[in-house]
Amino acid sequence: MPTDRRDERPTERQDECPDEGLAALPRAFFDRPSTEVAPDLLGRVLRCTLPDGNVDLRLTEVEAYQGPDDPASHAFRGRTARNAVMFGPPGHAYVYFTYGMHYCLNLVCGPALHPGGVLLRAGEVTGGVALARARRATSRRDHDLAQGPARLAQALGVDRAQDGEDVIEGPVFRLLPGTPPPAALLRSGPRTGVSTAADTPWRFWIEGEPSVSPYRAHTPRRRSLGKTA
DNA sequence: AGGGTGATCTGCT
DNA sequence: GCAGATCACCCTC
Repeated sequence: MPTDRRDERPTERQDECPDEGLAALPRAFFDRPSTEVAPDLLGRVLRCTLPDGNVDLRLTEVEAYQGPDDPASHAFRGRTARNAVMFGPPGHAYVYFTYGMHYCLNLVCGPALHPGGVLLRAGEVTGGVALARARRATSRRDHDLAQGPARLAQALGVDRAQDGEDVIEGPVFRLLPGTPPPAALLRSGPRTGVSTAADTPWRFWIEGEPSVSPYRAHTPRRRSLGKTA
């Protein structure tokens, strides 16, 4: 007999996803290096439409991957069956499966000969909250719904079936302009362990957002920390 | 702090 | 064709 406090406000119409006045982004938005696209994605809203409904997600944390330059990028070692979408036109979703149980959602960007992508790491569910809660029953608070890349994909209902879907004007995804965050709240940080572009900031987030883990924002890499004590 | 999970890639034969 | 290493994480303890 759990106490469902979150169901105590039935009159709140927060699950509506009004379509009026929401222009799509120009396709050229993604025809830039991922390090330029990534910060511009913060604060924008990604709508995901699947048979069981819509979920709107306001992006709060993203990470750029530069294909040829970044050893951590799936595109680093060339085209394979799994990462083929990264070598296609920008503005499409690249979804991969990892750790035997998690999906992660990336947006392909960059010129075709310089494939890159932006990993969507966290966001705030601004529409379709009930559906997102149902998909992520283990979330105890709403800011947990899309806190972390695999949770984000789960909240949106994304798996490999959405790999390659158009993000600009496709039937599944739609990237809406949203409200850009105040410049004073924008943060970025370099990733350690990537020597080829040490000056390039890879991770971007909005300071103070509950869906962004503040601990992770200040800790570059777990792997890079040696065993102490 | 550690366990779990399965697709993918690499290197070898 | 196959074995072993890898993996950008979530969850439970």
